[in-house]
Parts: sequence; structure tokens; C-alpha cells
Amino acid sequence: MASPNRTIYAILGFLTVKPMSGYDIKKAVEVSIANFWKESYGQIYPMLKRLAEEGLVEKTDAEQCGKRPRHLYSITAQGREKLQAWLRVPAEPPPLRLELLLKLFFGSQVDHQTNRHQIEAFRQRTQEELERYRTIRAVLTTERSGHRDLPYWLMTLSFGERDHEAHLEWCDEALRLLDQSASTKNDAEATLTGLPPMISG
Amino acid sequence: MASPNRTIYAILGFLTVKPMSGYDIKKAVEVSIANFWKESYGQIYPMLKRLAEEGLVEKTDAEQCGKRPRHLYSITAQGREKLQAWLRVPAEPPPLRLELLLKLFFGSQVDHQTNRHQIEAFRQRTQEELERYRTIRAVLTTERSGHRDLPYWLMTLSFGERDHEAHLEWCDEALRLLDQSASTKNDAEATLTGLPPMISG
DNA sequence: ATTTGCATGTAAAATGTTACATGATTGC
DNA sequence: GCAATCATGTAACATTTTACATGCAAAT
Repeated sequence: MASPNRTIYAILGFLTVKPMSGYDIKKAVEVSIANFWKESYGQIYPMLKRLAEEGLVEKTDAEQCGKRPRHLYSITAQGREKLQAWLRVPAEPPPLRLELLLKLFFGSQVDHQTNRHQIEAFRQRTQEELERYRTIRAVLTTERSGHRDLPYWLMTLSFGERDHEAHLEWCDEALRLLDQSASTKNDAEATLTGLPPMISG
Repeated sequence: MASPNRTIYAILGFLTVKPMSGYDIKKAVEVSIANFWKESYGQIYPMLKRLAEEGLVEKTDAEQCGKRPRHLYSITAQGREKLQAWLRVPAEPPPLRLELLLKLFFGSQVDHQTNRHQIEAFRQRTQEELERYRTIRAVLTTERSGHRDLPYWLMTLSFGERDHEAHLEWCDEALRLLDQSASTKNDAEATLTGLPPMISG
């Protein structure tokens, strides 16, 4: 099976840009990939130590005039190879656990309005996120035009935009479905008979 | 903060349908919500024990003629309330870790063809999943027409379909972006200068 | 002075996966 | 008889989050 620990690769990836400290890496994650990836100090610092032991990164403490030295790490040739090998393996599908869908799946346990609120709250959040993404697109295309990595950044951005657009449309459809079912809920056929044959999300 | 353990609610939710054993619950998860939720025995069995101690479920072992008795659990009034309280809380956004986007974000570390393969593999998988979802839709609408929970099942199904459709369109766009960047990669402006200001996914 | 942010970490807890052990029953 | 599946779990491991501890430096 594919190596499950991907903190390694997030770290190695950022170290291809420039030597960084654990703190730098955390900030870099937050500033550039936070919308689809997270790392905590509890993962980064121990992993940097391990990667140094394995020869994939090198500790190269940098003196600074007046300040205390920072613990900088740079990627080694070995580390670069390890990263590239990982980039060549097809990505695993993420282990999905969509709380929203779990709640809606059991929606018949609460009233119509509760389910409505659930979807509306999701819609609101999605809308705000989407606007944020569009702002990022504007900034990226104007201020980073011509950057070697821009196409890759735009790819990940586009993924988020399309995902959110699809979710907005889904919200509208789900609300329609909900209202329709509310208006027919006393039908004679509305009985509970076991579980459905595989629902998707 | 919201109670993070959602195995509780998956279990309580299924027990609203009928009394079940740990084994039954595992099968129910696999058969009906596997596309957006997973549970392992290592979570289900210990949690059933805990829920019984807390009075949210009741052990009601069922004798069977000729067979050994099964360890069935049913939901209590308290358990029902706990589930409903949770259904009323707006769902947390899932902690996303999209390996595909992490790989593409560092795409400049490998060649054009590698990134192409990455996207094409994802496209292929997404296409197959989408077709599977459409089969499920056909089965649900014909064989479960009028079921009380059908609207909720269709909502979760629709989410998956729209998600996958959006991803397919994204794949095509991403491949275009990739090919364009390959054809202009020797431009004078193509330099590496730090990290972008927040990329999304 | 003191708060805020920089900077480096660790420890404990929670969460989740995987593999294994065990034995009954059913279908071929 | 034998394989598959039913059925109930546990233990070990891996992963991830959260909270805490520590101290320096810069700004107010």
C-alpha cells in the first residue's frame, strides 16, 4: 500500500522552495494550501527531526545579526528523489467523512425546518468561501503572472471554485427536494422498510 | 466546540431503523453510506459498549431457533434525544486533506507527463464512480419510490453526482492549463519567487 | 511594563486503521 | 470436507489534535 504519512511530502515540498524552519513550514501551509491541507506543530517538528535522521533534509542553522539563530532545514538530493517518487504515484482517494451528509441521511428523525437550516448554513458558508477563492484568483492572476508555479496554483484554486459552485447548485436542489417531500409526507406509501441499496456522496 | 466523535451518531442513526448488532451496523454503513462515511469494527464494538453504559442504547439479546443468540442493541429515548440534538447543530466543515491537490501544488518538481497521468487517473476513477452513482439513482427511484427516507437518500446521492460532475469538468480544465504551461515554459518571466498568497481547494 | 508575535518544541488525549483471534453456520 | 461468510470482539499501531511549556524580541 502507498505510504500513508503525507506530512513528509508536504514538508519536502515546501523545502524545495527554500530552506525553512518548522515555524516557517507551518506558516507556509497556512498561507498557501490551508484550503485543502493542514499540518500541526505536533506533526511538523517531530517529522523534521525524523527526516534529518533519514538524510532527506539537512539542518543548516542560520545565524542572524542580533537575533538568536533559527533552526533551518533544507532538502537533500535524497529528499528530492523521495518527493518526486511520491509525485509519480497516483493520489489515493481521500477517506471521506461528510458530516453534513450523515446528518441529512438521518433527516427524517428531525423536522423539516431543522434540515432546511442545515442546508442553508452550508450554503451560506460555501458562498462565502467561493467569494474568497475568487478574490484569491484575482490576486494570483494579477500579481503572480508568469510565475513558474502559477498554473499549478490555479489548478488547485479552480478545483475549490468548481467544487463550491457545484455545492451551491446542490443546496438549491436539496432544498427543493426537501420542500417537495414535506408537501407529500402523508402519502399512504410513505412507509419505513429497511435500508436503501447503497447511497453515495 | 462540537462533540468530535461522530461514530456515536452513525450508530444511533442506524438504530432508529431497527435494533442491530455491531456486525449489522458495519454492514449497514457499507451498504448505504459507504460513499461518504466509514466505520470499522474497532470503533463500533467499543462504542456500543460505551453507549449502553450511558443509557443511550439497550442490549436486547435475541434468541434464534437453532442459531446462537445475536447481541442486538436498540436505541433508547435518551439516545434518540442525543441524536436529534446533534442533527440540530450545523455540520462542521470536513477537515480536508486532498492528496491530489497537494501533489499538483508541487507539480513543478516533476515533468509534464507525470502531472498529466495524475489528473487522468483521477478523471478515470471519478468517471467510474459517477456511473456507479447513476446506477444507484436508477435503482433507488424505481425500487424505493414513496419511501419516507427517499428524499434524504437522493440528497446525499445528488451531492456525490454533482461533486463528481464538477470534478470531471475540472480535470479537463486542469489538463488544458497544464498543456498551455508546457508550451510556454521557457518564457523569460518564468521565475521562482516565493509562495503565493493563499491557494484554495 | 506588558502584550503581542516569533519560535521551538513536547505530552497527552483522541481518533482511526489494521491485523489478528476465535468460533459458528451455511452452501457447495 | 471445505470455503465462505456470519459474528464478536481485542490489541497494536498510526495518525492527528490540543494543550501546554518555554523564552526571546518588538512594539505600544
